[in-house]
Amino acid sequence: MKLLLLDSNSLINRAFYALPNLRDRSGRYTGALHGFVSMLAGLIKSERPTHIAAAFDVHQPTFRHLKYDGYKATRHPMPEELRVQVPAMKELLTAMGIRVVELPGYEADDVIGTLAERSTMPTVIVSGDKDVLQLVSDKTTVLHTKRGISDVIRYTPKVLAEEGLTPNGVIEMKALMGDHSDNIPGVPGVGEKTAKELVTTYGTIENLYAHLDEIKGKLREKLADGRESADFSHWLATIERNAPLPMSDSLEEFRFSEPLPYAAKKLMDGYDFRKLLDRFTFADPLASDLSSREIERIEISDEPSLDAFLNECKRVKTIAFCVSDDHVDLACDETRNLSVRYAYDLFGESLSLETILSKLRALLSEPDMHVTVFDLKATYRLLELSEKELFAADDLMLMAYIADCGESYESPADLIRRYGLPEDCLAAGLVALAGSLRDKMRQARSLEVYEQIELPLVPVLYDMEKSGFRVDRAALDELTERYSAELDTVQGNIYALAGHSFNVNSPKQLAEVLYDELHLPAGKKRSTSADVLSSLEELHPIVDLVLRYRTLSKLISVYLIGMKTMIDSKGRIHTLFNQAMTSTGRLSSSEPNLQNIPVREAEGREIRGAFIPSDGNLLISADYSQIELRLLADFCGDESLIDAFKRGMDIHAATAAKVFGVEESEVTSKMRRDAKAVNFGIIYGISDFGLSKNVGCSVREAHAFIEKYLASYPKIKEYMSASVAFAKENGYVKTKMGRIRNLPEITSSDHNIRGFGERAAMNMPLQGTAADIIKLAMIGVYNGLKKAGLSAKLILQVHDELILDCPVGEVEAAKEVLKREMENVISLQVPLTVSVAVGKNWKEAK
DNA sequence: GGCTTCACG
DNA sequence: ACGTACGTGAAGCCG
Repeated sequence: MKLLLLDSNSLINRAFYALPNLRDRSGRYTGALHGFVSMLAGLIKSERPTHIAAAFDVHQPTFRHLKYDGYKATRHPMPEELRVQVPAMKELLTAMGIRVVELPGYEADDVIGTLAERSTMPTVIVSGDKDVLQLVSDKTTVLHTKRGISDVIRYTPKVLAEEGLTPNGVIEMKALMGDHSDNIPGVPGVGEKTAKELVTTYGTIENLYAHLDEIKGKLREKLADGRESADFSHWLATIERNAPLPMSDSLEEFRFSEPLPYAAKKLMDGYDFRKLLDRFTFADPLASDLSSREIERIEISDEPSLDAFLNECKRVKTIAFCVSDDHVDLACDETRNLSVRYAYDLFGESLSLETILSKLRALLSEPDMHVTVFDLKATYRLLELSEKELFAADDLMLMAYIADCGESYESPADLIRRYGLPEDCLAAGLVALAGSLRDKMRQARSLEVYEQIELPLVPVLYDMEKSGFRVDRAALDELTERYSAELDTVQGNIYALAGHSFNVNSPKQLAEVLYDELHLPAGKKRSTSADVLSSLEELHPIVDLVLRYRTLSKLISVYLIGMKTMIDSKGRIHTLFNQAMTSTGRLSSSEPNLQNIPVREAEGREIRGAFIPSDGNLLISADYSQIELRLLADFCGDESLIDAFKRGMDIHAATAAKVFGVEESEVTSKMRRDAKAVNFGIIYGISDFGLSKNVGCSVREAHAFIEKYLASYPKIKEYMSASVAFAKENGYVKTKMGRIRNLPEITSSDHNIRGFGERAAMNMPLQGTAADIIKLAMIGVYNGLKKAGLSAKLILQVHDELILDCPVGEVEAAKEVLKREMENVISLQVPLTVSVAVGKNWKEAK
């Protein structure tokens, strides 16, 4: 929490004189605006305020002015070029969501003094005047803009003390020496030096005059003559801290956050701010444009009204709909929203959901209907459509996922809410958003990702989910029994070694046993994760047992027990593919997650033996070999990497040979292992720490290894730097197909967050392009199988791998379709190699 | 509901 | 000086 208080008049003055008299294309003066906003951008970035108030003077005769005729009267009149920019500045600040505060009869610094006094959070005052230094306290600091707009000093009580001043002393000084720019007269003949001496000695004006007799000579005369002026100046110089400013205690009306409202962008565009626009983030224009729309909301619960509306939809060939717990929302355009209640009605007037859905099914089978929904795949599921009944539609979930660069929306209500549309008009909202999101994608050049990848993928995924994966229940039971028996034994042995029983699954209790009771050396965080435990293996026999316990308990609870509960009456498991979830464009799988079935360890791999084909079928597995590394080779254009892939070499061995400078025949298994780790690290956006943790060497060694690797592959280094530079410049990265991921982290001042952004900038184009490629391959395989008249079915995707449930007699033909469709999705400088395997269960098909 | 751990690419 | 591999989902513990 931090409050930023802007002494706006003083800042806009500074900005005006610091910058040339800029004008926008329509001739309006914009120099001061530009300078002020630029300064503000810097302040927002460096101070990270949560609240901002912009205080302005109100120029009208006031009590304070009347009391002293000369005050302000002799001040330089504000140049016309600047004067016109003041109201414009207020308008712009307001548009930016920053409260403009002014109080008739008070100066901006009185407003600031009052706000600072009442503030309950750390407060930073920004001003070009030094008056406000009197407000410095432990809570309040002052940023004084010295010259121009970027040169600032931060005044804290300590800094003030180093200049021999106290906050109150600032007032006393001014009372004596005056301030010409503020028309404070002071005591004639007393300058800065004298004033400082006097304040240091006497503290206050009052005390000074009480001891006037101690002062000798001319100075005493000047002081005596100037007494009235000194008192008056003191009063003038004192900033009011209790002005009658209406405000809440919480200061919530000053809450500030980015993104800025779109209106601010429009204004800045109008002033021809160019570079400056990049220093802010702005809310989506759609939110502002759409929220003002008028929608006619019709609520019904009877069949004739529904029929009439559906007939209208049929006539205009357009319908949007979404189904929630007790309503179905329907729209035939973006201005009319019909909401049908389907909850049971005691008077028998109500419609059942089934009735509504069957009417919808009939309408959707009409030719040339233009349909809009949220989550098309779930809609197919809800309507229980067969492959032949699938209709084409715009899917707002997918449109928003692509248009908003990887943003995921949970429900139509979530989408509508985040775009600021009326939440009780969901269907009309979807229609309104569809056009705008399409435009947005077109502008971002990502429309093809939606139209050519995500949308055609929907029927493919629907079919895969519906087909499901057959599972051998008995095989799961057998493994459960085997692992449970061993788990019991292991648990008993752990208790024996610990001397008592405890919950091994509780990291807290386990840490107590290992680090307190058995006195194993603990790192800083007393972690019990597998990599930490592995390093303690030698020290106590309990460690191995704990690791074994973990393995077994994971396999049993997640993959055996958990999986068994998901089997349907036909012995099949139907995962859900989430298509609009990941930031890179990958799919995710849940309920159950079939993308993380064990494979790396022999023990866990046994579980894959329980995943089997339909009767009379075999499983075919096809996976891309090193797809991300191949993409890296293509993107960076490194000849040796491209050459190695072209010649079909063992890429990790080839890397090892190049990095270690040996013949490939001389590459040891350790060298290959290390090279493989770095190859992976490169794809993830390498760090020496991460690599050292992964391969178990020192950070220093990892660092040296990375240097050596990048020296061997200068083009990889160049490409990675270019990726990060692109992200910094544009705030996003993209795949070859145009899928975008925003990376606001890339400009963070927190090196942690920024580091994350940089690694993501290196990884996303690779991981995301691979995701795009396999999605295209899935569409190709799905259609290719159909075209070839095969009944083999795609049943699973695991990021770089596709699984088919295939009749024995079709295996050869299906393999051909798989290989052809997968390898020819895209033409790169390197081949996209696919390896295919067949088996009578998933373990064998590898 | 957040945290830790661990399964996968 | 600081704390880091990229992307996921599920289960169990604990406040």
